[in-house]
Amino acid sequence: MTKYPSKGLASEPSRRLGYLLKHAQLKMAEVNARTLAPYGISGRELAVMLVLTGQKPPSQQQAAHRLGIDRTTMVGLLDALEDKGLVSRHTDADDRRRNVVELTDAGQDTLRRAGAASEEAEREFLAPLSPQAAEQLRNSLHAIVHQRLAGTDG
Amino acid sequence: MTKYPSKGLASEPSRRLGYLLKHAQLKMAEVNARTLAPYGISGRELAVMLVLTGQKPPSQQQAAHRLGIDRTTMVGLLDALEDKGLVSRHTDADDRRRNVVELTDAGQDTLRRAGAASEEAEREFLAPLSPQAAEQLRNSLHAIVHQRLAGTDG
DNA sequence: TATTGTTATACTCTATAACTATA
DNA sequence: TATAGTTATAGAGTATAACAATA
Repeated sequence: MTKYPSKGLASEPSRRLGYLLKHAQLKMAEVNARTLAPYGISGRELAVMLVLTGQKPPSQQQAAHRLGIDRTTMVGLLDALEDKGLVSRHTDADDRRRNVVELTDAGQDTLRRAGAASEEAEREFLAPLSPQAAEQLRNSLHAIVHQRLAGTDG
Repeated sequence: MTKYPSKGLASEPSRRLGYLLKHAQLKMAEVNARTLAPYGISGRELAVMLVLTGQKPPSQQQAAHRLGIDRTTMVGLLDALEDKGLVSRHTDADDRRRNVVELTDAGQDTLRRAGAASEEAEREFLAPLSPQAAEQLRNSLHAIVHQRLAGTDG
């Protein structure tokens, strides 16, 4: 009856971290999509809008960097948000290569309402966990995502 | 200085669960790919091989279901593993519609060595966490992945 | 020369529909 | 009729290369 090795290393496929992370992410995306549907935006678009709320509006490349996505991907995301009237692009007067991206008034309104809905989605996603476990999950993921990978120099 | 709302709901994009799960999963996939490269298989292929180690060899569809992937996706994965000589398919005598999938001897050997490498990858991935936090991360993800979604009836 | 935004292109992962052989 | 495996196809999501405008 050796179900799992005692050291936390899983031989059962459904206990492998790769499996767990992938399926947790799929579930989160699913809950997010369902919750955000009434506002006409995706989870990725909400994340982009969230990045535009700092004190000074970022360039497209800065926004892309903060989300860890490619600048070519950002173009398409902003195209969609601009078509919906939620963000606007203006050439930066100080560096005319750059586009400064800002939320429109409609964008700020949508962000407020969709942001609240997204927090509700996180609550639903975390429902099976105690508040302490939920907080530690967030902290652990944060620590892992921001770790510097061994074997990567640069 | 209200950096984060006190209830654990993140307004900072890099604290959102969607962001954290996506990037954690990317990092895990990256570590897995690097660690498994010497064995000539991907993380997904290792997961498939792991599923074939139960007492009775599953059909393709059963294997797909255990991994939460589509049966049409399983076809391609098994094609690749079969080309590498790591698995074999035989029609099930009891139900000739089914393919029974088994590891070859080479497959069992590769699984042993690549499985150990993958556990090492998990250790590297979990390095920033205490052993307790790592174990709780696994348990929390497991609880979330196996929760029944509210609002989904069936 | 280097950088920003853009476009075109390709590659991976996945899902859907339709086919075949079996039940 | 329903199911298992297969194939073809299409849709996301992403990355790379190349281009124009600007630094």
